[in-house]
Amino acid sequence: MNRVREYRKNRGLSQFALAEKVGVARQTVNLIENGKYNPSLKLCISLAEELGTDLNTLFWKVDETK
Amino acid sequence: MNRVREYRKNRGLSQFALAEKVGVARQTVNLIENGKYNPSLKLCISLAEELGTDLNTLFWKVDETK
DNA sequence: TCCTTTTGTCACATATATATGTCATTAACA
DNA sequence: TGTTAATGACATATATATGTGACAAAAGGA
Repeated sequence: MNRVREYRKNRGLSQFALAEKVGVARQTVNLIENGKYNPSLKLCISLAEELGTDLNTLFWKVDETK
Repeated sequence: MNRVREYRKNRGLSQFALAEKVGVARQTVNLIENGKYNPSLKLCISLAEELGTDLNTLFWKVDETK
């Protein structure tokens, strides 16, 4: 689905802390991590920057078997 | 801003043709190419797949000086 | 010239991303 | 035990992405 949770945990951030850093509500991060919806490009870019990675790593053809 | 127009033209597609392929309205492609809004992740992925490229290439830190 | 395609733009409608407030559950820790 | 932090989930409201229909301007080909 995506690797937001994985990268967030690697940075020791809670959903709330990450949400604050990228300027959205905690529920928004929760729903994205659980694949319940489809974030905007701007938010994807903010998440990638805040997590020290890039769009492809977080969202491009994530290998679900890992 | 992004490189959708560049990749679309390289493939010889009109905005309408690309819009049909990814299942959105022509106006949506037009607005994205002109940076007038902020597409959803799913649409970004569809565009990247249809244009034979990936998220980072189309949308990540595009060098405007080119 | 004329005809067609492409592009930019407008107004209006609809779907959905996101916010806000709240509650329940679990884990960690005093 | 009790308390706090973290997470998942719900209802409702708002902002905005996207659709639809239309028009004008520019470019290319007959």
